[in-house]
Amino acid sequence: MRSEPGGRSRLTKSGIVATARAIADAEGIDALTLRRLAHELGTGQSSLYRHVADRRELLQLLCDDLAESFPIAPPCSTPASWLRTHWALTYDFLAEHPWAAQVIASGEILAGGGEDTPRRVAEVLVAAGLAVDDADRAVRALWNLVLGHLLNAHPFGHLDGGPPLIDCRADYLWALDALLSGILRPGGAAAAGGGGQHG
Amino acid sequence: MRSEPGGRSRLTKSGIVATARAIADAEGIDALTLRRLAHELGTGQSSLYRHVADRRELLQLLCDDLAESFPIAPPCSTPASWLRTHWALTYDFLAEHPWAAQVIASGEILAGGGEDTPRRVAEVLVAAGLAVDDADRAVRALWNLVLGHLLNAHPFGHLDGGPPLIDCRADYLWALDALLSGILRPGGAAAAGGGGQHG
DNA sequence: ACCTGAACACCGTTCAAGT
DNA sequence: ACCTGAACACCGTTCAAGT
Repeated sequence: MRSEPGGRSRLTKSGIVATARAIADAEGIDALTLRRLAHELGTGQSSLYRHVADRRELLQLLCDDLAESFPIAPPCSTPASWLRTHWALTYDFLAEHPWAAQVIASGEILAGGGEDTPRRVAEVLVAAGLAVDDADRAVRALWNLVLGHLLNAHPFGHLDGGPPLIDCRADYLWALDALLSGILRPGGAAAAGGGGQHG
Repeated sequence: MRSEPGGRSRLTKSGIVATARAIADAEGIDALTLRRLAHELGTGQSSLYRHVADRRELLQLLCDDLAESFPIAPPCSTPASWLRTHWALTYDFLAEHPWAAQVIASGEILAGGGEDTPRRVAEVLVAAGLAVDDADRAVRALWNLVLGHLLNAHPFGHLDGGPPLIDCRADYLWALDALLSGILRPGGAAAAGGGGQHG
């Protein structure tokens, strides 16, 4: 892990990102300091700036790296069941890397889970009968629902006191079913508005 | 703003929170440092610790303070239209205080928009025919959808390049309609699952 | 060309000392 | 009892200097 056979320098971008990801996965995003990262790589903290512009770029690289290993559900009998399985997989995957949602939420990084995955989801939605614009909107809605559930894992909850914490995953799956039901509903989501004057 | 008439000391908890909120509203959560806050209050930074345990508690107080002024929609003809109007109001309110969603997402604070507002929403959902458990789940789903849309305001977007940024509010309203449609659907959201084996 | 230690301007937090 | 300045242990980032 200390030297790449092909490269001429010990320190490489991919090596930095791999070590950074290991720290973030194991101890959270706050533990990922440039000093800590440099120490883990056996180098000085200022050496990192030869390969990465600043901390923001490091986080961006970290998110891009994670996006490449995003899960994608295998083919399924119906669009509805594929979508449910796929977004359950997405939740489970992101739940194992809690720093990702936090980094996205910090606002300085642009998100989206790579390129291929959201496109594939949009294709399934179009195949299910949605207009292309609505399919894109639905992808963003599903993505934001996951993010919200991951980030707000203990809403209305008791951090110290109450023992019966909410089952976050079951909560998310319930919401996912509701959202998918609304998205795939005949006539589309736009037909469901209560006629509120907010627009 | 510097001295409370009734109190004997210049520095009060509510004064600290008010000034902190002003800074966060105007310049974002990162600008809200204890040094800056103390300077704004005309005092030393260590004096704040007499009234607030640490930065975490300050953020908690800030969220509690905001929760008290959460909007609540006026009575409406149908539950569906009330829910849509109410959650559009909630989005607009939180969009004016972007630090709130970020603080919640940071994970150290427990959220939920006070006590009264979520209870009122749950009541409307029960009146619309949901079981009490499902009503609570629906409140959390709606809340997390707002959070996700606020935090991930530029998904799949171009931070520097592309000019045609997504209309985040319209995006949210589309997702809100879809989710409400799924929640209020006859039979409930649980009936909509695609039969996926993920449980 | 690549790396390094020391330094700079910040943080949150603590503490002995003031009134 | 309440407040204060100085200090501590951290950050991200820069820069002159090494090889």
